[in-house]
Amino acid sequence: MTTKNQAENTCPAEGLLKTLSGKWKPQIFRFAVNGPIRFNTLLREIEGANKQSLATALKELESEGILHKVIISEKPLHIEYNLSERGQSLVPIFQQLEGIVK
Amino acid sequence: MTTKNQAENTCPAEGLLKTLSGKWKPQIFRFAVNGPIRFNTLLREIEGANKQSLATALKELESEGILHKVIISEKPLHIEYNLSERGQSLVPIFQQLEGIVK
DNA sequence: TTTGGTAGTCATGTTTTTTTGACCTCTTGT
DNA sequence: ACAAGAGGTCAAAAAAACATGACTACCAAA
Repeated sequence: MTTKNQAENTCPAEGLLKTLSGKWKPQIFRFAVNGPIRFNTLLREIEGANKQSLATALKELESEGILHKVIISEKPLHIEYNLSERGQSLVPIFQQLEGIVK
Repeated sequence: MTTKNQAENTCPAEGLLKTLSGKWKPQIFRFAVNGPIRFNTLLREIEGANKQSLATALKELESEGILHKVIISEKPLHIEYNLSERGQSLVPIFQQLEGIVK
């Protein structure tokens, strides 16, 4: 088909771009690349971020399959967020974006 | 003081992600990949988009150096938007994003 | 028992983005 | 002269995103 119906199929990258670009999300992602992250750690480390925003961002990243939420039953019981496989596959894309930014 | 440098906490890809993820922008970008685009063509082809939104999106993509605005002085004088070099460098990133979506 | 850490939710308010509809300029066609 | 197409602008409203402060629940140490 020609360019006629391109408007119908919304860009496949659109949802992912939206998910990744919400406030705090790139920063959360970057933390997650370096290993499991925890709620209060992010709250401490990401200056300006607040509970609600982080909770929302984490939930969205989780529901998009980028992060996995894991309950760690060890003492003291806590929660970890890890990069999923899908999340891992975004790492090189972030690196390229950063290359373009420079 | 030494206010913690926002720049060191801020993800370098963040601005670009924001720029690319605004409403209609991924679709505009996809059109632009296939050659020069024009305002009223986008308005016709991208269903749901309105003048103002497109104008804003085009301006932002232009000011981020992703599109170039060119006045074509030929017969029916008109305006074209083309992918800049910077814009071109985003094409493989879009392709990878789309690969992940699948 | 009070304090402190972990991991949040909820209602509300503010800010930013996006949409709407009217209006504008310039050029060509009738 | 008048209409119609191209390429917009502007003010205002509506919708979406983000922030704030109070509150919850669980567990452990002092």
